[in-house]
Amino acid sequence: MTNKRASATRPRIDHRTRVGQRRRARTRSHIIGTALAVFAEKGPDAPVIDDFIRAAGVARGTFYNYFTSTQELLDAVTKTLEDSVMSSTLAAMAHIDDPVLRLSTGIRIWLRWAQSDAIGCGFVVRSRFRGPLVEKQLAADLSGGLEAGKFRFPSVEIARDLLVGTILEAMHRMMTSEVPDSFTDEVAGLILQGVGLDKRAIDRLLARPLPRFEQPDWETAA
Amino acid sequence: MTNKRASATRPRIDHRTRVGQRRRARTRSHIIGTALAVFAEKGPDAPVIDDFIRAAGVARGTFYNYFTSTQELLDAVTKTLEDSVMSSTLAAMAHIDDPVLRLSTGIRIWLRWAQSDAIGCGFVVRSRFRGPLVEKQLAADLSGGLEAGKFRFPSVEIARDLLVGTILEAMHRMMTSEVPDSFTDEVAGLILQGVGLDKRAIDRLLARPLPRFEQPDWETAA
Amino acid sequence: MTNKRASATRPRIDHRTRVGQRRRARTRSHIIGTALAVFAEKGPDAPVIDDFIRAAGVARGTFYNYFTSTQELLDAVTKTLEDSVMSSTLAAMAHIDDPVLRLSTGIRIWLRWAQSDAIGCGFVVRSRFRGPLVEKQLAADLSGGLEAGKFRFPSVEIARDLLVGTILEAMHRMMTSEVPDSFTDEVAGLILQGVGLDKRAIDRLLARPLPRFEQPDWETAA
Amino acid sequence: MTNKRASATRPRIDHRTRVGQRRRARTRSHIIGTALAVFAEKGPDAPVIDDFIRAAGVARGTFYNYFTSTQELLDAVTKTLEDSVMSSTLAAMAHIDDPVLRLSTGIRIWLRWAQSDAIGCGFVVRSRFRGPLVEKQLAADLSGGLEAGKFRFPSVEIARDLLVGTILEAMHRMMTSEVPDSFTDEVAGLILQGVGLDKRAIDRLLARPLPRFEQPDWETAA
DNA sequence: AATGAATGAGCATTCATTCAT
DNA sequence: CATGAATGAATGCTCATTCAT
Repeated sequence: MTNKRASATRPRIDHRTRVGQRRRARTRSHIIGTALAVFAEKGPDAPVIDDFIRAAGVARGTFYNYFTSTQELLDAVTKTLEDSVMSSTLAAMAHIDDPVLRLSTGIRIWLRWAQSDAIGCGFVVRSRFRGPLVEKQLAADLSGGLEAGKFRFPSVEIARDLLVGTILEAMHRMMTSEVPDSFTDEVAGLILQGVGLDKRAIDRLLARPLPRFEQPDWETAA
Repeated sequence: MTNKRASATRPRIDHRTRVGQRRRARTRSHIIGTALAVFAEKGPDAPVIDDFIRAAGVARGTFYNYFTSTQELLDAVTKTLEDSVMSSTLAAMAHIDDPVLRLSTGIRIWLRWAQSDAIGCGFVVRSRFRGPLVEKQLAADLSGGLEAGKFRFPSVEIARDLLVGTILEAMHRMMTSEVPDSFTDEVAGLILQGVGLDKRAIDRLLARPLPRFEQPDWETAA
Repeated sequence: MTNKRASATRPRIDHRTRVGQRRRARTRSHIIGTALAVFAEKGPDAPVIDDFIRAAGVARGTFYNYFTSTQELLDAVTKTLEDSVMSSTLAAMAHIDDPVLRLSTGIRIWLRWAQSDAIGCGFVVRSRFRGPLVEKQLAADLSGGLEAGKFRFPSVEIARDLLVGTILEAMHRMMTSEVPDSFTDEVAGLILQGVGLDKRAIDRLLARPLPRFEQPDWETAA
Repeated sequence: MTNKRASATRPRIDHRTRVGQRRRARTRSHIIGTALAVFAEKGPDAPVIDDFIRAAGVARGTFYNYFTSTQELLDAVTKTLEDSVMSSTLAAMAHIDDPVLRLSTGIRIWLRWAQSDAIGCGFVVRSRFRGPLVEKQLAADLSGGLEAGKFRFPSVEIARDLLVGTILEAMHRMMTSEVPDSFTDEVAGLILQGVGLDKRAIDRLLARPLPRFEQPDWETAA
């Protein structure tokens, strides 16, 4: 009873305190979310523990309650990002079966996402992010289109190198200079030309509307 | 006899100065040459001063007689590599005027060089090397081919992203896994398809013999 | 013969070279002279070998041909300065017998010298210079004046502390801020009051003209 | 009762441990306190980080948790010393209004303090300590006495130079040689003579008993 | 859980000194 | 003698990690 009264009289706890408590409850997610921006800005090697704890607003020791090294944090961030973006992308493409359309749509979604999410884009470019889920999807759709006779390339690996390499360079360009709105679809079109589509097929693909894609909020998404 | 007299009276620049300068130049080149392998192995950020002085076999202080930071060394290595590879490449292509053939030849030489020089290849991949000389050549040949109606792409920048991105991914692949001898020309072919050449043109280009390319010796080339 | 011819063909050696050779002939003096300015600027501890060889325009090794440590150089500079200033001062006072007038004259000469020689003044202030010759003169004149009943102080040591301490602080002030021309004699007057002279005696002493004092050229004086 | 028992059983942490922990909580003060002795022994330039951490018994990193350079530490020590000595001195003179008596008392207290605190004295002498608080007090009392017609000197600055310079030389003497007990008052007397007091006034001032002065403990005072 | 002071190994940098020319 | 490249011990500084509260 006494305790109850005490807690009844205690609403001295102000708003920030409550927010803080809620945040603490998801400390791990919070560290990952804020770490993404740190990696995006400085690359995968440069940042030090101090950068992460300052970004997250936690104490040094807290960091070690969740991660034993920055590499482990990098892995967690990478996994979070891939899970998040890929699940959104796959959801958006769930009903598409044609591998050519899947590939075209995937490339376009990815590039639009990169254009709209500077932090995520920075992370991918600077960390040389290569997610197994993404790679698997790519290989499947490239194989599918090749077997269907739509593509022309000597091997899936080389086609993948062209696709991934071009996208990474394009993302790098988007990070460092202003590009027109048409940029992302122009890049997608050139990649499709690279894997062997002709002009007419490319135009038709790029004319298709893009499914809606949900932007993740990195501060809380982890 | 005449020579003897001349050498007796001439030492305006005295002997010590000349010897000193020669030795100095050799040490600097030596550090740069051995540093290339270090950067190739560990990337541009990871290596510490100790790695470089151990590789070069010089004392700590000697390093600082020539470079004030690892960044300065990285810049020197980058410049040396670009100067060296580009001057060899340009020499090999001196007599070629057709921009399409120049581009095709340049891509193929570069990839063959990467295949045969693991150290240089590692450095380029890990350091995100982008030399202004290379970029300038690329832009010129891409523009030339576009204006000649041979290529099809929306802008030189995007074509350059496809070309450079694909090459970097391919180099990365060559570093990490075994590839068949045909790999380099297959990559070159896909890039040419990407910038809009048709199959016949590509086959004709790849059938051309490559000019001889002189391999630089990094230990002394700087 | 050969020698003759050689020297006959040699007038290619230009003016700077000849000056250089002459300078080299007195390298030790030259190092000491230029080191004075270095010590004056940075104090006795801060400067490094590099500061001295850069100031003197000689090679590292040359320094070690003459001095084995910066302490040795500091000692040499100190001795040079004391020899130079004291011999000038003593020469200027050679014909004065009265210890009170000697002291008054010595103080005034010293302060005027400090005012006109920023480098020497800086050295004395920053190096805590205490030359045995100076100290001996001081003690003699203070004793003499005390025994003659002209001064009033409890011990020669304390009087010396007042005199030296005041002069050093005054020199420090001259180095860091602008002072009127009357400053040096006002300081001298206050010191004389401190050792027990009355106003009339002080006024009479300060009215005396100062003997001429020869300014040393530190670049060559050593 | 339960509480009482709990607290009774808890001091498994023994006394020395608790004392150590309390000391850690005041690490900064501890470093400053022990640094004073280091500066006193070696002067302001010579000591290296190692000297300070050895003196304080802390790790290298701990030093940098509090100070980013030895200069910053020197500043902190200087401020601590001035605050401490000046606040003690001012407290001891709080009830004195006459500027002449204030000056006389301040000089005598300072010299006695220097005589009894070898570490503090060494620091002041070697660091060329000049605290703004001290300077302000001095200027005020010198002005006051001059305006009251008790002193005779051409400017407050010159009188200050005589006073401070003499005290520093006297402190230097006390550090390097044995002096009689009468030394400090003899120095004070000569300074008072220097600023223009006559023998009778000086004798009267020096006959006054000195207020009690509390000696700071440098290991904890910061 | 969360905290952050303390730690010390690791890496960066300086500078007195040597020595071949 | 003069030179200045080379040396490496001394020193400065950072930052991942621990641990008592």
